[in-house]
Amino acid sequence: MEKDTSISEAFQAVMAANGDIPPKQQQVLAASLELFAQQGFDNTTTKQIAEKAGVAEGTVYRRYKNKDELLAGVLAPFMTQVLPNLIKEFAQQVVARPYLTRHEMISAIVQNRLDFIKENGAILRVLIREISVKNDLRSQFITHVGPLLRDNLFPVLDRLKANGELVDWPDSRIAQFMIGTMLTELVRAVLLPEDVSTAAPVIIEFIEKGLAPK
Amino acid sequence: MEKDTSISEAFQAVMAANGDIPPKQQQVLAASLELFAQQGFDNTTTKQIAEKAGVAEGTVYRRYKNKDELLAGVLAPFMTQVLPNLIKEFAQQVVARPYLTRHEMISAIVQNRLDFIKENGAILRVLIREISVKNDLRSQFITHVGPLLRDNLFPVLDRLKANGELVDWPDSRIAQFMIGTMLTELVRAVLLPEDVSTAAPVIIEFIEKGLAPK
DNA sequence: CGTAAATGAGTGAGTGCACACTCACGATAA
DNA sequence: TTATCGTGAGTGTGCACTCACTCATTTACG
Repeated sequence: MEKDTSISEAFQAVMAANGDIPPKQQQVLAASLELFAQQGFDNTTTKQIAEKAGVAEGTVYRRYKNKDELLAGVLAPFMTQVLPNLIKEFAQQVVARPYLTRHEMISAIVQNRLDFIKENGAILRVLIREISVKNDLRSQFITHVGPLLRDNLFPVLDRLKANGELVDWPDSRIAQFMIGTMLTELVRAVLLPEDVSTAAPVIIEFIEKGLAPK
Repeated sequence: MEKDTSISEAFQAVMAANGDIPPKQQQVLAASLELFAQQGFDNTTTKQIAEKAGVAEGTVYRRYKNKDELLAGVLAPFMTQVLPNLIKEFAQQVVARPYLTRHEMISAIVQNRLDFIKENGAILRVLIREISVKNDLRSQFITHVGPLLRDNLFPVLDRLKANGELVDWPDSRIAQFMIGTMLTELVRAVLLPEDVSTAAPVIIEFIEKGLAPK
């Protein structure tokens, strides 16, 4: 099992950091995530959350003042712990190797991150859905993830470009295509839930060829 | 201007077909679309819709029994008119030319469809957001779009594969990558609203190289 | 040690309100 | 007249949120 790239582990980490969070509060968070992912934030009532968590409704409001803070409580550990770790971990794997080929880099990224997307699909769906509508969440996301990519992914891309391993496109475009293509797996999972064929090799090949220099 | 690939035109078409819909009802539909796109379906009140449409709240309920039917009223013309026309139009352009290259096909698709995505971004956002949560909408979408792709896009892909112009991947995968990559432009527009650089050439090149045979 | 006081998690019936939806009525046109 | 469109005050309810309370655990102190 990897370091800290899954939600459940990240929840643990956050709880440990904050002095332990009572078990019922963990149940509330877990139930919220599950229901938000299934039904959407707006279609989920605090009563449902309480029921699923096996808790009284008042308990939901002990730690989180209102429903929006509860959403933040679910998403925050993901944004501040899971994503940063994910990206930094990748950077460590890769930065040490000065003569990386395009294939090596892209395999390294895609392979692990697909597992990540599959494992964290629920929270990703919630995040994406709410980002499209809540401005504060969106700007928070941008200020968190933007620098993360700039500092960890982009230098690697620049090096590969310098070595003639990668097309000479702006880093943001390359990131768009890499991340976007991986996220299409999320969409596929929503539209074709029965299909479980392993997609990694195909995705790696598509991205790799697509990003090859002319 | 193209045939019938934009929402506003499609609304007109639907109205013409149904015998003309009173102008206030059109305003209701337009206001609904705009608000749903900005705020999400659940965060939009019928009162807001009425205000924006310059109409009494009762008027909203004259044609549509409830809020869900109103959503359907917004999305239906898109699913049953706009998307089919879009895809069939493409097929007509392309099917007549037996020796199409990969580059020609992908340019033909991407070029127009990017405009389409930009023009219909609002309704696409609404559709995608609600599909992820409403099962009936999802299955309706699948049964509409699935056959459409099978009948119009897939034969072209098969022909190109036979001519050695395209990788030998399942058609659904190829469609996933093509459509998915184009949709990343929607995401980019949400996250970086200020950026308006023209992306078409880069996207064409990425898809074209990514789908080249080995 | 024993007991009292303080702390804070957990409870669930209760509250107020925002919202989706209704309906009796007016206006216009055929 | 009849039919259709539009109106907006009014209604019922489902929901987020509150609060006075219980109970268990920890701290204070003689």
